[in-house]
Amino acid sequence: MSGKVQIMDRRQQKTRAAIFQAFNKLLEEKHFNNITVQEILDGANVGRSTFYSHFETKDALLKAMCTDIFDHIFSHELHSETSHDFSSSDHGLREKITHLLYHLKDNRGNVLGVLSGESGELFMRYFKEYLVTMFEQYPNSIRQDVPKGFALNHLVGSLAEAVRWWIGSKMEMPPKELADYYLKLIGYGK
Amino acid sequence: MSGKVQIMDRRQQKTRAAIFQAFNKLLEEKHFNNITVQEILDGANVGRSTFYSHFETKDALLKAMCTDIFDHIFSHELHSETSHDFSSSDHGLREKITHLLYHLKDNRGNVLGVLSGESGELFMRYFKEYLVTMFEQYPNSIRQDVPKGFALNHLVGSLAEAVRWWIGSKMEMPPKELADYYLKLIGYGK
DNA sequence: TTTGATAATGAACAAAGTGTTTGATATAAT
DNA sequence: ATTATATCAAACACTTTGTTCATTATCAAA
Repeated sequence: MSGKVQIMDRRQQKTRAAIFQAFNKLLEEKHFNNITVQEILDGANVGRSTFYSHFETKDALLKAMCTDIFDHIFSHELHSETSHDFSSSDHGLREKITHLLYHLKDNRGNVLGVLSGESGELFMRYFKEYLVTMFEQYPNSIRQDVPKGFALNHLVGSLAEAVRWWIGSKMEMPPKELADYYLKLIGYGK
Repeated sequence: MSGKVQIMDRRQQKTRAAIFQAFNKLLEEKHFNNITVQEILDGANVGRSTFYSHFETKDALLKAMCTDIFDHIFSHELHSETSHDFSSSDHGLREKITHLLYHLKDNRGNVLGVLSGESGELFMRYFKEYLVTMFEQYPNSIRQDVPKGFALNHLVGSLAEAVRWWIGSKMEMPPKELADYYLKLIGYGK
């Protein structure tokens, strides 16, 4: 899932970070389509040719940023050997989701504007890709009384929507509570 | 919800239809962002100035087309006085959703490429707006054991995702079956 | 610290796309 | 038949994109 992390020249790291930061800020204000490369250049204080030596297009920038963010957030979730709690009915899913939400909240600076902004749909696509890999760890969480693909689509889609709603309401609700509500709605009542 | 339907000059109707048709076709092939006005012009065989006398921007065109499609599809659903069946536990929701799915299938020529294409996210936004108004007719379908806004978001979001999944699989599953599965997943087991 | 490598800069550039304007032509409504 | 208006084609200024190149600044490694 995650991209190869080449050792980067300090200069490259700086410009990359500056571009991400500027882009992220712009995404909070306006829609992806209405953001020009020039605005990113100005915001990041970076030359035009520099930008294009880092990213082929604006779309590529978006993808790279999403990959960075979600790689970071999910790396903890996916590789953590958190005790799969087989004692409870959810087999540890509740714990996993709660962790994910906490981690999202901790990184809200990176995702808040991005997922709540007008371009939210674009990020949802990437977000859901990662959620699929997460749920694949929990085959038991997928109900057997409906077609498999449909069930997985429902889990992932509704969790993504729940998170989007949560972010839209400034993450007011505690992660634990949100996880409880979500699991209740998908039939994992406590 | 629906836009005012001015009496239109026959010529206007034709060009409008031609533009929609060409745009729709293009959306099946490529992403909204990568479609140029010129391509729409060529596809619709319409002059540039004519296009801009109809739509201010490409975004406006998208919005207009979505409004047209969903207005048409939902007009049956929203205004129909179909017997609210209070005998069953879902208070007629099952019936309503099934109807909606049948109607979507009947109009698959208009929605298939559009909702399944790369730009699907864009349409989901409009789709969900309509779904909200539909669910508002069924206050009882919203669970009381979670926050109201969250519950509504879940219903609408997961139904939209279910429909998208359905369309993505060429609407193979019969509407009735899909409605059953969906209701099962949101806790309205038969 | 020097040295060689490479990243960033800024300016200029062609190419593509946008949205507007114009006057002439074609088609609709009455 | 007459009036109104929608369409057309062409030209237009403008914005944005993505590339090129010579110069400068910064880095990593010896």
